[in-house]
Amino acid sequence: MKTERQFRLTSQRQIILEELQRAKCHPTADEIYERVRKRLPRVSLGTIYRNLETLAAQGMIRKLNLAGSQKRFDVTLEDHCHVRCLRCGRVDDVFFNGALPLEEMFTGLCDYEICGARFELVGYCPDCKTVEH
Amino acid sequence: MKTERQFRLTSQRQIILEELQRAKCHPTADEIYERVRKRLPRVSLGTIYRNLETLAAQGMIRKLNLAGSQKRFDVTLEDHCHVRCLRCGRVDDVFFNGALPLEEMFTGLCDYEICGARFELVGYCPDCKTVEH
DNA sequence: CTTGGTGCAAAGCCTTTGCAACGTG
DNA sequence: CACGTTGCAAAGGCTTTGCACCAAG
Repeated sequence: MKTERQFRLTSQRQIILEELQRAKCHPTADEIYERVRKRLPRVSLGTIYRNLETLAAQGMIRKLNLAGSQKRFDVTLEDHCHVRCLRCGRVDDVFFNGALPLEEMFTGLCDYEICGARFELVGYCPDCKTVEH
Repeated sequence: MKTERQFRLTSQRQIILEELQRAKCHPTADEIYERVRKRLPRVSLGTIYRNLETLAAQGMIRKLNLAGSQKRFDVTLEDHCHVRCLRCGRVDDVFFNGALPLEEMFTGLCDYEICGARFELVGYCPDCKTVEH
């Protein structure tokens, strides 16, 4: 009977968490890397990736499964969806008023056993919507 | 004034289109590559990628912007959404009964100028739902 | 001949991993 | 000392690109 693997809140982890909280939106791993590096100059990108996974496994953050080639992470654990800027790629939270669960609207429409849904809006963020698209 | 770039429906393109139609679901580039290669043994993966992009630019197929690390393409141009199997990764179409556009439900909930929405269900496909998850 | 397309291989981007060194209980 | 964590660099997975050759008009 093996005891559970011991989790340590190292300074790297703490700073990654703080920068994620401070960012408000959902930065990619390399954006987090740049932020963390200002405070911890010798940190490595591998550490960022490993810790984002570890923190997600601990349930302290949530890994987002969004479109796009880069992963993004979320410190907000409650149910909500996301909106992505078509111009700059920034991703923000969107909260809704109890319209969920959306997946119930789709029950019976296919032969899958549905367990969840991912809803992502796209548009132009406040900074980009004034620029010509 | 330059004339528009001329598009040729080469045999590679035609076969890619056919295999995409035949597949029903939404194969990844390398799955298409394997299918096409059975009919065109000297085709290259680069050609598959280039042609999927070209066909999408022509509006003959649609590039899907789904979660996951691999791109997928769609021959169905009408509005619908997708469902992904959590076990085998297969992606299928789901059609709904006029409940769209979903994005209207979210107007005013954030400062973005919303232009569209991406709705993706997840669950277990007919082949996988009988297997223990 | 001109222009677009192809196969091939190399490069690119993002992420993961192996490993020796490190740090803290 | 034990063992989780780190930095570094190399490897991996998927996609894109440069280039010389090919093909259709």
